[in-house]
Amino acid sequence: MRQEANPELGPASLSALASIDRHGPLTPSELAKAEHIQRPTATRLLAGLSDKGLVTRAADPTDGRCSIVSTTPEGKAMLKHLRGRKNAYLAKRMKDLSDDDVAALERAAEILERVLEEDSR
Amino acid sequence: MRQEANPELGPASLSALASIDRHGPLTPSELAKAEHIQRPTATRLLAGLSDKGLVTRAADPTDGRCSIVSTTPEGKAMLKHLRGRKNAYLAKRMKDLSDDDVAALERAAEILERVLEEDSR
DNA sequence: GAATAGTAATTCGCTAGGCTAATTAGCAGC
DNA sequence: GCTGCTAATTAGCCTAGCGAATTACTATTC
Repeated sequence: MRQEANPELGPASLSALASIDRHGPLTPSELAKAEHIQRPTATRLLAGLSDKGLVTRAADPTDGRCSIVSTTPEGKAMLKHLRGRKNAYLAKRMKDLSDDDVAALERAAEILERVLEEDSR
Repeated sequence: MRQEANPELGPASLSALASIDRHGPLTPSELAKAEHIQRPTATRLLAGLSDKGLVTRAADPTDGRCSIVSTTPEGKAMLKHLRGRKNAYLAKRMKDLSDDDVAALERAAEILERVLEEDSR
């Protein structure tokens, strides 16, 4: 699926953008935790996304050290567009699979999500 | 699982080494095809593996352009060692899962293997 | 209230691993 | 024996990960 990614945005940046959009406005540290990357890496990804106008930073009123990052309308539009492409790709790949196989993959996805969630605690 | 990889060998190099071992002696081009990477990338990975003494190159007697790459005993030993670590890791992650869940994951793995195999044709 | 310790973010330099384009060497067909 | 094809490599660029060090701010402690 990674090979289906947008040429202008690497998979890590994309995943970061999706995290910011999904988990609401968050600080760089929170993003690093959510994406299981180090803070410097989060900083660099955010710089790239910010350059492209996909996210904005706001000052945290209670802690001058943090900034708070959110997706811009452009960022949301980008995600929407890419989700469309991803779904088209998946549909193409899945169309030869039986309903039964699709169900098995869905169940596996749930199990893995649970395992990975436990991993980060 | 990637985070469990050997510190001295990145995931791509590891996967290449495993491919060479599994699919028998092969040329750089064949490795590139098997790993779904470009030939220059294969060249670089092979250079690293060769530096570490994990693979050897032999001349192809019928075609002077190709070299033929195989794993050395050191390479095989490395793979054996890492497979042990991988199994230990999986065992640790899986021990909280029901037999049913494990079976579901195994089935999903088979389905995905099939889909990915079709992808490369 | 000032020194100290801790935390958030960033910058710097390194590494791995992917790509394309260009080059070199060997093979095959006419 | 040219011409074109293919294998491999080299060079240069990019993303994306890391740790170490720096800076700015907060919190604590005396």
